[in-house]
Amino acid sequence: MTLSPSERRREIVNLVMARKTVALDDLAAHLGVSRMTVHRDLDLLEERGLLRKERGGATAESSLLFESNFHYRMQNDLAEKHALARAARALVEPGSVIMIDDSTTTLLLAEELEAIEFVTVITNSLAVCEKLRAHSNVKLVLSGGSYNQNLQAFYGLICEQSIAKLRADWAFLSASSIIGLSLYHQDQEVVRMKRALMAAAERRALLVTHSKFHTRALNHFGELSEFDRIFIDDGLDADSAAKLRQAGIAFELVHGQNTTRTETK
Amino acid sequence: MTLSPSERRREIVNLVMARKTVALDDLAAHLGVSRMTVHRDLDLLEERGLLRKERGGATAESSLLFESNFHYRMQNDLAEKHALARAARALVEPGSVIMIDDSTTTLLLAEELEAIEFVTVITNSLAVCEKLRAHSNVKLVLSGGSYNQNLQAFYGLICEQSIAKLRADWAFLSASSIIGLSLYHQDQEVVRMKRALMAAAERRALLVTHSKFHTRALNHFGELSEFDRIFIDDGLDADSAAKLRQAGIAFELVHGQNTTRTETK
DNA sequence: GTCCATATATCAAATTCCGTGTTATTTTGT
DNA sequence: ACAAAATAACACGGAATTTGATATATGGAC
Repeated sequence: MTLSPSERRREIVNLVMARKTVALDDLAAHLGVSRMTVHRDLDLLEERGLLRKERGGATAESSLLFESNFHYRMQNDLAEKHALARAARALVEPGSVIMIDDSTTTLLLAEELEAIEFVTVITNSLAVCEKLRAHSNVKLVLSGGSYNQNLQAFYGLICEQSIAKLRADWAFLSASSIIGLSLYHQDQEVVRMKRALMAAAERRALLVTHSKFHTRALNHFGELSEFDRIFIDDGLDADSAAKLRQAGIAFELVHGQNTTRTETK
Repeated sequence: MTLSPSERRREIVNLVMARKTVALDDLAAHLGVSRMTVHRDLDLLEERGLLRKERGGATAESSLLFESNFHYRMQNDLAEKHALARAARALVEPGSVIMIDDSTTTLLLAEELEAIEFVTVITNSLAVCEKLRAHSNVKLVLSGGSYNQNLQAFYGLICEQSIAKLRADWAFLSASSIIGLSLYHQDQEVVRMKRALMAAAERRALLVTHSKFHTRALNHFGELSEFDRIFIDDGLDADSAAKLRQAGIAFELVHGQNTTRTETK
């Protein structure tokens, strides 16, 4: 089986992530392509901030070990994220004002908005901005701030102050990690931005894949109880689900298994 | 002679602009392509906000009649704008903080920044943002605000307040129109943004093509005397030049004639 | 400094993607 | 209901990208 260029690069990233460092010749042999091609792939991945290229091979960039890179995260659990986005779309009423955070999950919600008559979207995510810029049914408001290439979004004082000056009907957020009833994220400036979004919205919706229940991240940014609606894909293990129910947290299990193409007709 | 796709679309725009409305069949006949191709061109131009597609043809969007559309302006005097950008680049010192406005002229300055060691760029232009996002030598700060699809940039309260909170060494601006010693722009919210940029920068540089001396726009946004450096391409007529000199305005004539490819080796 | 391994540059072949026109089907306005 | 127009689907040809072979340059170990 021969991989497509993007699949091949993904495979390289996986190997680099698992082994932390990997030889160029090993990659060429494992992927069945020439050294030259591997060189070019590594150059590209270095551009994206996923790894550091060095003589004879490559090592993982620290950002990759935290799995915080946008391009990398975008690939994970895609089908589940799509399903969550489709489910959350029902909350968006024509004419309403919504906030969308910098996560790859809520980015997919942006794609769903084409179907809505008219919406105002406030975001700090450049990726969301690019998805919506051509849609004439969407009034787009960007927070601004300092650009973070790794997360494809804007942060800092400018970002937080802009958000603080706005009001929305709903804020749609995701989290990196859920431990107990608390939400975590690895990055402080992201935490500040998320707090600003949560404070500026009338109601809050959380979209998380079940994988978020099995990772850890450094900084606390909120509690499940702060959210009005919570969407989780149905890959959630029974144990975690039971604990949530026991704590009185209402959530919706969304069907979105790893069927690569499950377009609902 | 057969036109390239972009030339063909430009021709459509010119026709729509001149006639205000034009039939699809006329376009197909005049351009020597199939109806299907014209359909696809019109879809694309409608996406860009240049015209409105309607049964049997297309009509000009008002933004086009005011020549305020980004994609349209981007095509005009390209060689001259490139030359202005190259000249202005010399002002940017490594490590400095600069502001770039939403004009198509200063957008080309952004392209030139790759050569600079390290710069912080503050802008309200999404186009500038996209040019620079991948450059690791540029720290990018976006003002945020409400997105204007027609101008590919952000405006409004958020934008102005963000800019007011920042300081820069240089602001690089352009103008739609120069009448006497005054600068004009057709759009009020753009004027506000430009004033904010000018106020937030230590020094100001103006980049204008000679064609700006022969058009008119509604709103006053500044005086030539407010700028520390002024760059004009050498297509400027002797009469206008004399008047500037007489008024004691120092400016630099930049060579950049319509030689389609004058790459300086 | 030399030497060998690795990296970059260049080019031609292979492949993929994009633009186009044809035909078939659906939609729209009268 | 009808005709004109718009859209959808498909296939062809050419442009652009990707790839690996080769040649050249660079870097580190000694």
